[in-house]
Amino acid sequence: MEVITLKDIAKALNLSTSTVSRALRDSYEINEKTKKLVAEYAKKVNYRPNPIALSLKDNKSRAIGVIVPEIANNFFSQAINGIEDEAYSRGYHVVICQSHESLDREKENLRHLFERRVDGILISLSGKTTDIKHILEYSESNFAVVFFDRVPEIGGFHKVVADNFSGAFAATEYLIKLGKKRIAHITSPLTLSITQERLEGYKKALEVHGIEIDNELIKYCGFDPEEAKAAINDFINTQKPDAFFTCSDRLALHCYEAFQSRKDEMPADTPFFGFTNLNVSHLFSPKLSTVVQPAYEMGERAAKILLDQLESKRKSKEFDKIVLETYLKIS
Amino acid sequence: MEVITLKDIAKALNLSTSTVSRALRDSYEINEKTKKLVAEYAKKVNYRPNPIALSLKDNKSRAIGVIVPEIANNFFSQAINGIEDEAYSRGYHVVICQSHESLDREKENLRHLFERRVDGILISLSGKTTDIKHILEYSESNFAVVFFDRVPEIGGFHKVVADNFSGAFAATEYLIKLGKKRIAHITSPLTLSITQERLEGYKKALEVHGIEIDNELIKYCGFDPEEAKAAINDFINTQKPDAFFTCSDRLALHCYEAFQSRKDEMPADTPFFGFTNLNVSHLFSPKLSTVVQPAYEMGERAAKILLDQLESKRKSKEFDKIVLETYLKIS
DNA sequence: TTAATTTATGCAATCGTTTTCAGGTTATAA
DNA sequence: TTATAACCTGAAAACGATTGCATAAATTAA
Repeated sequence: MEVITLKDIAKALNLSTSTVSRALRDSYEINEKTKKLVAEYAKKVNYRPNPIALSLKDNKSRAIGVIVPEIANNFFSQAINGIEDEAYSRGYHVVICQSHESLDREKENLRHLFERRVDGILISLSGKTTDIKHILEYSESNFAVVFFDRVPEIGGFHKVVADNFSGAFAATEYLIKLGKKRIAHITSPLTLSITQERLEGYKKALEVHGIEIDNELIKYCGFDPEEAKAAINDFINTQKPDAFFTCSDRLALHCYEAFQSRKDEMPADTPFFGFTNLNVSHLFSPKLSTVVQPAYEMGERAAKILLDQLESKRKSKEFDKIVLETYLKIS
Repeated sequence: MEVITLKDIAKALNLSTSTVSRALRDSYEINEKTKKLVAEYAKKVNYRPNPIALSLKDNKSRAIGVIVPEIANNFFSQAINGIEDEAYSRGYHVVICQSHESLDREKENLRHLFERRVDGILISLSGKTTDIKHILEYSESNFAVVFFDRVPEIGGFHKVVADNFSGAFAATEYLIKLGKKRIAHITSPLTLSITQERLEGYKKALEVHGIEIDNELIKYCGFDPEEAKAAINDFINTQKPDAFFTCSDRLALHCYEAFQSRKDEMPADTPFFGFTNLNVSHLFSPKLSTVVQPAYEMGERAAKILLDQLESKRKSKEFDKIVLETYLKIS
């Protein structure tokens, strides 16, 4: 694959690079005949402008960055698919980075993307991220940022999230309608906004149905599998809930695993609910029902907002917060 | 985040950009005092060389590209983790692309990576890719390519693969030792090298154990879920195998799903084996055992080979084919 | 004292593109 | 014939970094 530059074309046609450049961009200053000549030759030698030279010149790249905690997670890989489809259809490329739930990695990703002059980024915060100083540094200098899923509390940004409250409410209500009254709630640290919203949904459902909230039935877990296991074991040993509702995508599987390994100690019809996009939950036994987030759509919408912002001349001073509905996948 | 250039530093210190550049790269031509001055100032203003300018100049980027069919697949996301760890530890970045099993997308990814001047690529071929003309075009012009997992038959490239033959052999033998004699084999199209190798492993195990090969028990499937379903249904309706062995990662789940939905028509102890890195197979019921490929290591090794090649001055004319062992995960 | 050498620095070209400015033709109007 | 558009085209600067070459100053040798 030989790389052809403007200069090569210019030399071959006995024109200057400026003329060639203008001809290819269909400038009104160039004679139609010249334009045609250039266009044909460029096509023949398969000329493609060097995107690196363009980036250097324009300080942009027609690429957007994505930072997610982990691609080995159905929710995020589906979201990425949504992002890619939207971006590619509009002529943008997508650069994917993983923070692996580490703040340092998140910072590094951010720096990398910024230096490579991506035109903006989509980010779902790492589990260790408690403030977004590191992001503000960049966003101040004309660097568009859209948050999705795990978003900061702070205003002044576009955000796309799931309706965590309603999702948790619906799942809890479903369990209540099955006749369950002691529903265990295992969730992530309270620092995450999603934790709080889901917790509220859970509580509200209990309240609406006249069930008293029992704080002994609520446990907060970090991302360590052992913690998840311990939480489930503890529940089974002491509180004996009649249903489980895990509210962290990352922990759902670990909790479920612990639950499954002790299923013989529980009534056979003990339902287990997760808040996860795991796409094989229906194959599990005992059943794993889930609150599903519209991951693909979330990515697509977030990308759309980012690209609209990039392509609009004046920066809007209004910031959207799009809330997408979840749905229950009952297994 | 203000962007500082060499010129800014030069202006601030009343030096020329060349002096600053040389000072930062610790050139012997520069006075120690000047070096120190420059280094300190650069640190203070948090100077970082513009990677785009460097790419333009050097025609490289200290980044490598990865093309995989799909990141929403445990095997590939684990492989990517291996690739990233190796690459980042050596100061390279990783650009991830998905071909979505489409040859056109694969070509587009390739072009994009080439134009963005990645120093080399790691690729696992799309299911639609039957020849690698499109890759040869690039690899001829000093563009390093390493294949992993789904590799072409053609020589002249570094490759990292799993020992598909042994994996299939071991799985089949395991089933035979359970007393199974009519083992159904559902696999991908024969055009893929992995299909053939796995098929051979299956056949060899039967042969070694004196079981005649029954071609009625072997079915080839494309990537369409319906095909998988039809294959399983057909087996259950007519051949009534006493065990199943799916040999395509992509199809394993669809086949398993069809199998599960009709499990009541089969003896309860009918084993189902897959050739997949699905990390939740042990949670399924009926059991799903799997042949597991060392995905992380495969990515790591492939990246190592690529980077070694990039960093060695003279190109070696020898090409490695690394074969990694698989193992059985019995559920 | 002068020439040669060392040391430290700057100029300018380069990578590929776009774009401003300026220049050169040709045609039209006065 | 001359002034004035109208129309094409090219030279050069810019983006940020590196580097071969030139040069100035300081030191050493003759």
